[in-house]
Amino acid sequence: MDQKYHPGKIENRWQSFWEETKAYAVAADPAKEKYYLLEMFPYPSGRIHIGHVRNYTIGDVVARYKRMCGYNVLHPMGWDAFGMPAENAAIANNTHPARWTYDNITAMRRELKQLGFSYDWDREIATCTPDYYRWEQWLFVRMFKKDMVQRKESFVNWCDRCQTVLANEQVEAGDCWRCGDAVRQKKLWQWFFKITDYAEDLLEYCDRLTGWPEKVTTMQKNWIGKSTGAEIDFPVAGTDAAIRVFTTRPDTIFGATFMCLAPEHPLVEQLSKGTDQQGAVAEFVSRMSRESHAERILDSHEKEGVFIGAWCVNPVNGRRMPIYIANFALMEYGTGAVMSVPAHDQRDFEFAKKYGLDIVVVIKPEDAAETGVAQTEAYTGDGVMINSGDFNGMDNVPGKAAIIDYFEKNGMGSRSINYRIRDWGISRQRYWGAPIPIIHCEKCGTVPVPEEDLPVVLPEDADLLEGGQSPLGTLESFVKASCPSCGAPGRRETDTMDTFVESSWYFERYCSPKHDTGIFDTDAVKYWMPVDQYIGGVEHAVMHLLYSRYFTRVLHDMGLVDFKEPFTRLLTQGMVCKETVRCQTHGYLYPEETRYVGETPHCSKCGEPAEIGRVEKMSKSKKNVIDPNALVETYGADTVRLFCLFAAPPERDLEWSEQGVEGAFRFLNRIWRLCARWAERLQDQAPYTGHPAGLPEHAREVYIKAHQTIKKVTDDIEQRFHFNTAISAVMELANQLNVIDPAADDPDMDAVMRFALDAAAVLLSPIVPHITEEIWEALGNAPGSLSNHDWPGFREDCLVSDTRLIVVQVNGKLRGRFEIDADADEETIKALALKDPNVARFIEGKNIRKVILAKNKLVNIVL
RNA sequence: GCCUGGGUGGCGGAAUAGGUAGACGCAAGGGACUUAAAAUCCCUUAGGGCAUGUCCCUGUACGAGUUCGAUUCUCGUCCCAGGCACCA
Repeated sequence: MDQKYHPGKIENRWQSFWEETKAYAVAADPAKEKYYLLEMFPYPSGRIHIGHVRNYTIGDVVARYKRMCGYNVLHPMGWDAFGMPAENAAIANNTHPARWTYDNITAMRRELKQLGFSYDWDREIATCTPDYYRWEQWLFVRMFKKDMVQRKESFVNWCDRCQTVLANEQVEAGDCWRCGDAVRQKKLWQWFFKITDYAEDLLEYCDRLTGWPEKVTTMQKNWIGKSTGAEIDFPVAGTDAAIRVFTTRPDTIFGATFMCLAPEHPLVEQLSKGTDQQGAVAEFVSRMSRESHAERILDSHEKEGVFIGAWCVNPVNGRRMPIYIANFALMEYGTGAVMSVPAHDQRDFEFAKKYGLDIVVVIKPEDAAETGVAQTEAYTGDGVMINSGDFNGMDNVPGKAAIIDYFEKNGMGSRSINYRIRDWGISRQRYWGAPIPIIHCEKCGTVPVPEEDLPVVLPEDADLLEGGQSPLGTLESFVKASCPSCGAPGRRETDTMDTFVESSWYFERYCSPKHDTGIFDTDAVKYWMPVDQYIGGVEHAVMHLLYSRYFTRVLHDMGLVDFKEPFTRLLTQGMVCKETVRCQTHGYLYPEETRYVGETPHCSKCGEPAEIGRVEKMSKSKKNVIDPNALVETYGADTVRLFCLFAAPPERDLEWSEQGVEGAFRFLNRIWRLCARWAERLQDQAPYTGHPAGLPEHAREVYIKAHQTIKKVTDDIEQRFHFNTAISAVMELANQLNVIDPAADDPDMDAVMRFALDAAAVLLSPIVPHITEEIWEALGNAPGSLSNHDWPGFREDCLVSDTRLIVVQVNGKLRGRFEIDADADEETIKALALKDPNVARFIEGKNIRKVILAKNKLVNIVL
């Protein structure tokens, strides 16, 4: 064994070994229990960044650990390879999205291999290949036939810069989530997946996802946004028309004094026509259409509206209610109409104040003397109904049901449930995506491409048009198609699918990635799915995870899978953060643009001292990034992996520290030298595996420590994924082993050392797989056998030494401690505690009221 | 505003069933080895006190409470991060 640790050399050696022996290739094996470990696959942006490294290291430790525990572990990797950055890069670098994407995949695959991740590379997929998206198109056609897909003309968020539609959740504070440009409204024909049909089921199962962080299921519940209430018709005065509203507060209907419609509401034009408000209404509607939806729902946005010149009638009391259009009423939620109860809804209250509308109190707080509410805000709590006709005196909660019963009896309205979630718009006016397999025919309408004609191949010889526009629409060879149903000339759909579609079923494809007679091999999916542990960033808490749950339900309802939830357990890891450095004149600085003079960073461009800013998520814009490749180059993959796990538990944010990385490197060096000192001596030494009683004291302690370490590491990985404390435990063991001298020539210690060093190598192997394989071999074990070695067990009877440390408190304050035989009885312990000289000082002459004994740990003397 | 997390030394963090607060690592200081440096090894390191101890006091954001005993449980307050929000 080399005296010095050379990470580059040994990492190359083992990576080649694993690759040549296909060490991590797996096949379904009904005789073995499976474990499917999945990390969110990356977008091939060009380079692996440190967030990927953290994510995939966490996953790799679990995969390797479960493998050693005897599971048949599926641990695949692939590429979420369609998407806009490829188009942007193609324009910027005068290349082709396909070329750019495949080059990036090649580069990033090499980077992942250099980190020593134990993937089954035979299962690698890239979603931009026809043999992948073919099955996505196939599924689309199936969904189309089952009426799970819908084409609607609708207002969509449109980004002029990206020339594309954005989902609501892709709009951040009125701006495009990718480019940051303002989003505007545009009416387009769009394809939608009817996810709303599954809203209730998706919601209901949130509480059954016990292996998910509560924060994620809560976010999903909020996203689905169920609310129960009633739909009620308000007749429009002087016409046969009625306005239907949805309300969660039917109990306040007697206080409804006006009506608010969304600007897009179909009745707006009709009702305002011919009134003197017609002009004002048209002006307001047109102004609203220029404002993006996201802008309109901004918190800071002032509530405003316009009277439309018409009235409706409150069906319970006949009150004439003026009808307004209001910017806060949304056509996409409920019915697009709001019955406004200013006394009991803050928004309505503000609106009423602004436009001088009536405020009628109908709910009196339980213990309030006055019947009114404060005139500065609405009262939204519970209370007793007043000014409410026959319902006066009733508590408002049962009052809700009573009022709905009354509506239902009189045909005025009914119980209703509303969801915030809307259907999933999947159309993208983009080139680099999976073509939607539809042919438009003048006679037959939208006709799905027959399954035998799939895939609709994305032509890779096309180039992007000016401004990044998709070339598909102008590519005659693509567009020209004959109608599958009548044979007449038709036009192919030129929209491509949202890339969230690809990532909604890739985990199923991994089970049989080369299957070419169906979307997947049913037996393989039956064996491997669902994913036992999914690991990824919390930024995907809503969209990706919800869409995946939805897709799994679709597959379930088609009889393709027999489960509804794809991910049994979910771990959302924290972000990787680093302090920012900013120069007065040059702005944010990259670490390599910074020189340190003592503690203070200096800008290498101007030499002036720079400012250390907050610790923030690593991002190119803040320039607080580090390059994983450079680190692997300097310290080796094992050090990078070790630091990523040691610096913080996985779910927390990780603060990057160059010195911390060096510390990790030093630890590996220490382990290496420790083993190098003993390797030769222990080559043929059998490990001690007996009871600690058979050892002399100094060896016994080490032996017990080794067993304790095995237990600690096992528990930390198994129960909590707290690798940081697992690593600490091995460090403690190593510190203890380090002071033992091989030259002492002690056969008992040799046997114990062999046990302890073997254990340390095995325990660390999921975390730092290269160095441990090397050490394992040097200690005399079969080369390359470590990653298939059994995870070590520990003996309960080897965990405790035969003496215990008892601490003594007086009135809860620590006053003394002593060692005692583990089998000492309570009376002996108490007696010894009272005799302790320091304790005696505190109890002298005092009355002992009580002595509390915590077993094998502590004595508390209460005075 | 609402929903999640979180607040512990100079720093990252530990304390898994209410029982020794600060494991492990980083940084810092001191020492050994060396012609010297790097590397390595050893020691110190929450704050304060003096009687320098197997010593005492204070201390886990703040204030109360439960308990023999609270970083841990309960209530209230403050602060930080992430998510959601004109949702009728």
